[in-house]
Amino acid sequence: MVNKNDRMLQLDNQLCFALYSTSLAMTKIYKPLLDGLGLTYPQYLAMLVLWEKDGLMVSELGQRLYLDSGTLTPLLKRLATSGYISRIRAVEDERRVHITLTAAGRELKTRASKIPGCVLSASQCSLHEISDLTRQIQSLRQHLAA
Amino acid sequence: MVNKNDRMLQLDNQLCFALYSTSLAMTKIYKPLLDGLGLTYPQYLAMLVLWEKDGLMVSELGQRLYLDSGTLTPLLKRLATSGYISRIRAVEDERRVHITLTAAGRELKTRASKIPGCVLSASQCSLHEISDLTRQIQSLRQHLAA
DNA sequence: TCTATATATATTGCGTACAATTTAATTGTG
DNA sequence: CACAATTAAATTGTACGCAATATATATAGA
Repeated sequence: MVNKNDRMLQLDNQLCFALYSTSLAMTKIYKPLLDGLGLTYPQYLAMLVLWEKDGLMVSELGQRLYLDSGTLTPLLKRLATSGYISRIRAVEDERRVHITLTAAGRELKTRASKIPGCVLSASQCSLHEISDLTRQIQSLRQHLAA
Repeated sequence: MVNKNDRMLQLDNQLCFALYSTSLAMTKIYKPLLDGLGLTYPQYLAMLVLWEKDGLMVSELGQRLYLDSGTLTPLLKRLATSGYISRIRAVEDERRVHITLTAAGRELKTRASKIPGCVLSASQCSLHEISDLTRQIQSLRQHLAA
């Protein structure tokens, strides 16, 4: 017999593993789509933030993405090497680094515009199902972060 | 005005980012719980598999966890160094490595049994909500992997 | 049997994540 | 103004993920 503790420790009953494995599966869907743009998946997320609002500080990007400077600093250096952003130390407060899109970075948005449709089709879900699930998971994130 | 393409590229409309950020938030919930057991989060997932069925090959563990030998080999070496598993090359086929729990590895299950309850409470969700969400995300994973 | 192919795991290299620490700049307080 | 405290970003070290390759073993076909 399988008792309650055993059942709760089963891999396929774990929400955490569902999230973990599905997030990795999602990254694999994006990989071929992003390869053509010269972006990794976390770099793509950073570009999404900048396409919404350009000129953010590193820490503001971090708040949006839930990532710290230890992750972002090297990632942003690679985006700068790729020619998509500029990292400019603020003159009014030299501790801060502002991240600004280059012309190439702004143009990349057009080439990225077909990606959400590709991913939607890979998910085999309706737009309504996707947005519903997204909201449920965002709500869970808020609870976990509290 | 924000057009349809812009809306689909917004970070907070992205299911992928909800999954990604919530999975990382989940890992942060587990961290203090797992520190006491001397496990990382991916190592914990491997132990969950072995607590269900001991003596699997590396590739069988990989199928369960959706991870390859490039990830699992070093992870399992660390679990062996920690004394929770043994890595034994099969005599009938020396390409295979069987992963077996040590006594310490089996005993760890008891100490881990309180973890699911802690995580459930951190999620501030009902058991029903959790299992419902888990099934939705697993279904998405199946679609993405297809 | 000899050899080509297939299989299982390991290795290498790159890019995250993140804790802990460091560096540099700014702010608050006496 | 001096200086402790705070803040922003960078650095360091460890552990994943994963693509690509290497190594070793097993199997199959001529």
